[in-house]
Amino acid sequence: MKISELAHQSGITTKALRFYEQIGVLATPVRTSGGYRDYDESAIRRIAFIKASQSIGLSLAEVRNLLRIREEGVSPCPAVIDLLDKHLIEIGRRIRELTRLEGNLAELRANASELDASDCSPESVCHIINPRH
Amino acid sequence: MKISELAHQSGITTKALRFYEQIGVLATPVRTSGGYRDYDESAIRRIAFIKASQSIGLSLAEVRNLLRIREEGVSPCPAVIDLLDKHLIEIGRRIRELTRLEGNLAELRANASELDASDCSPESVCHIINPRH
DNA sequence: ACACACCTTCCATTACACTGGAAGGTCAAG
DNA sequence: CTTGACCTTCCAGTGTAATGGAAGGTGTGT
Repeated sequence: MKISELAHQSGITTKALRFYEQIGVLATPVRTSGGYRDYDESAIRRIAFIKASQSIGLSLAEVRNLLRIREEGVSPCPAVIDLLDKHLIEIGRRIRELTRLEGNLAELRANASELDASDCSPESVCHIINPRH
Repeated sequence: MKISELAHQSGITTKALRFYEQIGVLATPVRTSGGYRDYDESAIRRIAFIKASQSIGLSLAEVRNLLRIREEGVSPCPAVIDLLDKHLIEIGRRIRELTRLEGNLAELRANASELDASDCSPESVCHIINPRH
């Protein structure tokens, strides 16, 4: 299977496939006599894993680490559980941060409706954002 | 006021101050005879605005746009209200996305506790992330 | 022989907000 | 006169996940 066929089957561009190979999340395939990449079915399964990993928020660097563990003949499951736990904590943190930000923005927005743009002094640039001047 | 004093008073590194000047969110100050930047009080107020803008999630590019409007002698308030509304929509979208992701991760994490790492086949890389293989 | 689709490598670029470091100038104290 | 602290400019790099394009090779059909 040449690269454009793999691209077609997996929904990943040929550019991205070469990039995945370059950063080490997709194995270097055998080459035809002309130097073309020649993929087999395992590439499709690998891409399924990459996509599944990305869909749960893993970076390609994290994917590469998991693949390294698997290559050592060990199950990456404990590492995956570790990643899941870390990501859950991080996502919780980000949701709380965004929620706080949302509250701040909503408050500024509510205030803004009651402020008069003609009262806004140049030295504060804008009194909605930068109130005390 | 030389750059390191402004840095000290504002809590922004000298590197960042020069960078702010370069991208046009901090005015080019006058120079001493030796070529040193010589800031006045307005720089401190400007940095307060930059910090306030960043704290509500505005990018420096957005800050620069607001400053441009202000420089034209117009109040940037309508543009700010527009930005607030856009950011509120975007933040809501991101919170929903993260919440969905959090649910997916939590589900995988719960399943993971019931899976046996020794059942994990190499071709799926990891059955927690990539179940059907 | 030539067109055309496809492939190869390599380098640059995107957005974001800086940071690091090199090479050299300025200024006050000792 | 030199040391040391500070300043200057300019270039490069960080992390993320690719994308765009140039220059050139391969393979198939006519």
